[in-house]
Amino acid sequence: MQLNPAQNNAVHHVSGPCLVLAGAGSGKTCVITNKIAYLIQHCGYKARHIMAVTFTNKAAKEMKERVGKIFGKQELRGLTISTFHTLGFDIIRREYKILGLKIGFSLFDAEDQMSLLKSLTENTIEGDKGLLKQLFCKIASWKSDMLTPAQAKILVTGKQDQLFAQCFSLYHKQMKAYNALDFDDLILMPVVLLQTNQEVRERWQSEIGYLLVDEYQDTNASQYQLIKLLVGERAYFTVVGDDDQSIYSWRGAQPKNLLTLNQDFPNLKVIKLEQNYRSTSRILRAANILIANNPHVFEKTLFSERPNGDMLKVLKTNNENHEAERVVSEIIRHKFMNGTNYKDYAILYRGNHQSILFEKVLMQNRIPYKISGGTSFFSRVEIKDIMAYLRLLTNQDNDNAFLRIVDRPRREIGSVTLEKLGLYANMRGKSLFSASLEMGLQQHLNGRSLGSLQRFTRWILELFEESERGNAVEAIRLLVRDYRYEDYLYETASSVKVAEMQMKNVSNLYSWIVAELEGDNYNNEPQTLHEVVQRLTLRDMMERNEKSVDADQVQLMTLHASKGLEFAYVFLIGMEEGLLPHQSSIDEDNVEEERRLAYVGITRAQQEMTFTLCEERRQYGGLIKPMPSRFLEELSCNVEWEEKKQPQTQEERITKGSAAIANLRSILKKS
DNA sequence: TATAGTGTTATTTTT
DNA sequence: TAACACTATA
Repeated sequence: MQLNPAQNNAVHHVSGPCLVLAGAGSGKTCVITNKIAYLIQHCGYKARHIMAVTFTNKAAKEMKERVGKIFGKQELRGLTISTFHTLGFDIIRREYKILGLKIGFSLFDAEDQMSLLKSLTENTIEGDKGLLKQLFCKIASWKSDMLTPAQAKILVTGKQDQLFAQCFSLYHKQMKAYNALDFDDLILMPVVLLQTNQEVRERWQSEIGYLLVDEYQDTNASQYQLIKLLVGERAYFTVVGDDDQSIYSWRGAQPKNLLTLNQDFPNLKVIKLEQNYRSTSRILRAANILIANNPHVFEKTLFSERPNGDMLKVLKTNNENHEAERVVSEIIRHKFMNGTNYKDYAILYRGNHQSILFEKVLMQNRIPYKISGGTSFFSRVEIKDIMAYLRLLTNQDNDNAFLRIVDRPRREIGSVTLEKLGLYANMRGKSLFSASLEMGLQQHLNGRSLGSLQRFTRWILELFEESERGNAVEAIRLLVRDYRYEDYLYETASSVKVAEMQMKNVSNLYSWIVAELEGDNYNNEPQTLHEVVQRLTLRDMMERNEKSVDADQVQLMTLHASKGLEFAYVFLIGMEEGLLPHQSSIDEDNVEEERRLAYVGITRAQQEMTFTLCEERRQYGGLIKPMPSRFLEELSCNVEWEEKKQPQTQEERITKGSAAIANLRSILKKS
């Protein structure tokens, strides 16, 4: 592959810190993979001394594939390409003794955190969902700013924040008692460790000869610290990012880290990639003129040598039904005229709920489509249940997992029993599991409840011992055999079909776990049950065999989900004030991020770009007349408005038709 | 312990 | 409005 001069510079600058400002479609992944190749082939780096960090497993996987195409397996041995969180997890796993952790620690996902917080704040917040969410965010932000509960308490002003700091402290203590870590801890603990322990720091710094970071604009404060600590004084690293595509500030990303880098490393080499290989010149010009309305730290102007291309189109429709029908009939027409494939078309939107109507219309027209997002494999109830069993199996102190599954399937362990158990455990500072086995409990519970409770805990204990003896596979087999989850699914599911699906998910998960435990999965080493369960929470294995079937389907997804992808023909729907920019962003005076969101959407398009908006829209029960999005205005002369009203939607015709028939009938009856 | 009735709330989401 | 979570009730 031929690199342009800027890309070449980015690849060849290896003697110090390097920031690559990679505009949309400028070939940044190409630069990273080529740089890894260059480091190995021309700079004498061993693969195991190179580390590349991304944000998602998907991105890591893609990078591995692309590097794999350049090299053979042998040369790549030891090369690390992982996510921030997996990297942190690996550091913790190797240093757990110094960190004072027990090896079987549990990883808590957002849902676990939430239910823990809920139980900790039963008396103070009393299940107020809004407040609970605020608390959750507050703790996350304290953690990403690397504050301990004690520090937070001192810094905090205002009554509510004081309460929150109190909860933070409780949360912290409880997590320790559970021997559990949350996702933020996976970054935070390595940072603190590397800061305070010189020996460990030097060991890791010498181990990592060169560090590459993708999507750098999405890093938060603690992730940046981790980078800094890992590269050390020598600062041999390359970060790649684009401040115009920073769309995750609501998740703690700090695009100002681009600027900080400039200050922290005075010899930072900044290289801009400004040639776009994706879109037509027209689309690019439109994107440039839109994003020019945002302030910039580093100015950059993308250009394309591709032909000018069509104007960007705006379709104004009557209402949201027309919007969907217009777009779908446009796709049908366009496909027919140009002999394209369905997968060349993407429908992008701000919020997930916008997809529903499009889904309906696509279905009516028998057009294959794919919606990205929605409930992922791991947020399905049946998978969460199984995971809870496994987590309890690897760490009995995990009360969260315990509570989720003690009575699922039914074991006649009701809320009263659990409440008494909770009280007992709380007084003695024990976990629910270990408390349930204590003799003293007899005074608080009647024989029957105690019996069913202990039957459960003893069973788990047996399985635990089995897996500790090295027979994890056998333990899992017994688990499946004895707890009759299948029956439970069939009893509780709304239909047989649903239950069948759920059971299929469960058995998929099982075969995966067994394969990982035995180590015959993609010639990986056998893993302990601890490792398998921890990695599953990080979702770091499932994706490996998830074949992305390249089916010919129209692609529907949110703007956020579209980042990094490209499509020949893009529809960006709902270009209205209140939707894009979203109302809450207008209220919070953060239209800039919405503009970047629109920018991301436009720069996905290779050939043609179409916007739609409605005259009227149903919202929260009422009918509103939205204003066109300010972004359409900003695109100015690059867009062409086409106002063509459709008489009626299919549905309106039908309902009106049947109303007329009913009317006729009633008239006939009377006469 | 199911079920109907009531209330609440409408962004983006990965690890 | 519609979808969801939660609660009172038989």
